[in-house]
Amino acid sequence: MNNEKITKRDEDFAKWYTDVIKVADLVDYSSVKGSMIIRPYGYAIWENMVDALDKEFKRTGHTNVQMPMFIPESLLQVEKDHVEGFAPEVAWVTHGGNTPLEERMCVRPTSETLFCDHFKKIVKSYRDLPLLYNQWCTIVRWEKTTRPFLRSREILWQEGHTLHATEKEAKEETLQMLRIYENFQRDYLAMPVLVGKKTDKEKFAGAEETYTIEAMMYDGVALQNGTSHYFGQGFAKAFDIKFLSKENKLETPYQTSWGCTTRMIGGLIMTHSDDAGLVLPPKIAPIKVDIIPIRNTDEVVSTIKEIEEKLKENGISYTIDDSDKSPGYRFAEAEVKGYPLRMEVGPRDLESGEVTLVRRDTIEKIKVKVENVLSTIQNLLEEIQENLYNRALMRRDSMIYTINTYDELKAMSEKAGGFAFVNWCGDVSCEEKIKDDLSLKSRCIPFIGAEPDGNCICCGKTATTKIYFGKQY
RNA sequence: CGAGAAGUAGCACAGCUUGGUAGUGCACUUGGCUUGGGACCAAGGGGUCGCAGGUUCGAAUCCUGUCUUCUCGACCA
Repeated sequence: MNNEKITKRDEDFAKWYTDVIKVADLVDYSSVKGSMIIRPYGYAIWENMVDALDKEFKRTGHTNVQMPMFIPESLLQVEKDHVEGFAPEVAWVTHGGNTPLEERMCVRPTSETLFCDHFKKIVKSYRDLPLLYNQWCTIVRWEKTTRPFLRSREILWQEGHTLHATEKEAKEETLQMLRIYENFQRDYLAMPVLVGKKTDKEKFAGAEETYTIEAMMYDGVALQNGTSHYFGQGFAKAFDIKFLSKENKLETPYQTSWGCTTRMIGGLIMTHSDDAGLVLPPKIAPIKVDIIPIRNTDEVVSTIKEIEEKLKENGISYTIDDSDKSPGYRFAEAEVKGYPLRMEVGPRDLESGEVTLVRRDTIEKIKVKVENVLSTIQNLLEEIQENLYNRALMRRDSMIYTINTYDELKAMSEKAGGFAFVNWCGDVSCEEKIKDDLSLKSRCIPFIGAEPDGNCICCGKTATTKIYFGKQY
């Protein structure tokens, strides 16, 4: 099925993407560059993401807090690498009303410095650790090029910040949170991701180690869809955070931070959606079933009422489109919105006691007896979820290339895109050369299967690891 | 931030070259009629032509600046 309002995905991917989010009413542009309005339907998707993740954060012992939005310049400057990394893209507040401020303040681009400043005051004893905080908030980064969800100046996200007594515990926390992201994206968003470690060049400003989950979009461009950082004692030392151990010794704690953003919505769209509009995995879709009455006969109305009750009892979200639009119009609208299932209830099917269910992922029509509607819906929702993941996994895997020569890498960079899996010597100069020559950035060193089996793709010296390269959003 | 393109009703666009009453289609409202893949008829509502200056008796139209969006680079989640 096609939609006349949406540019074909294979014709112009970028235009298709913005068409889909606009036609599906996910966002509207505001008058400020890179600052988008997330409309109710788009926000409902985000709320489902928040619900699922927040439960996981709480299950693993984290509590939510809310930090201030402003960071005094002197505070941002405490950790050297951190300020160097973020200073070029922060927004500054210089006036209060008409009065110039004595010290300018930036709008938080991330809140490590605020958390550290606070931790310094509240942490005194090993009994205060671990300190497991998270906050849901918006941050500001003054990006030059912006795109809805993928790169905005105001970013809606979650940032976890934790302090631990030992290195081991902090490292476990870093990986635990990365796993939570990975599982969430696989199980809820039906998105396969590569999991691994960032190179020194690509790691977070001020981090000792950065871990990432990397998704592959339909067009072969990678999307970093969540990160988890191990800070060691760098920030804690810079901010002078100390605690007394059991042995009554003054020690410096170990720290982590981790975050993911509304960018995941962009990833969701570019992974599953098609020429007819949005496609949402059932587990994240705000509305699972769109019920469309074909003519409002008594029988149609009463059948819908009956089905409604069952859906309500079983907590399956639904909507009824009984607008005066023609059926064809409403079918197309259901596809634009990406409702996983559409149910057509009309006199013709009811003659044989049936209704028609239509899967959004395959547009397959399924006739089902009214008494079996609930169980069929439940089964189909699971099937759709699984099918979307498998489809995405197959496409992603078809875009992973094991590459052994620089010429091949060059050829790859010039066409389709995808992940290039190559041997690397570990030297930043090779990483930079590949970026400068081929516009490919290192994505991650996977946890599994990174043992080198050849020489560095770039310099030809002995490789120390295998690594993924790719174009990125 | 560099190069390019574009901004006229919610959306898609015409009008601009050659300055002189703000247009079309879809969407929206009301009524009617219809309903299994984007129906039809009728009557309505909606625009300081992105914004700010300038030229002119008069600017959507010409000039300058600026903002926003899109594309391609550089920078970054």
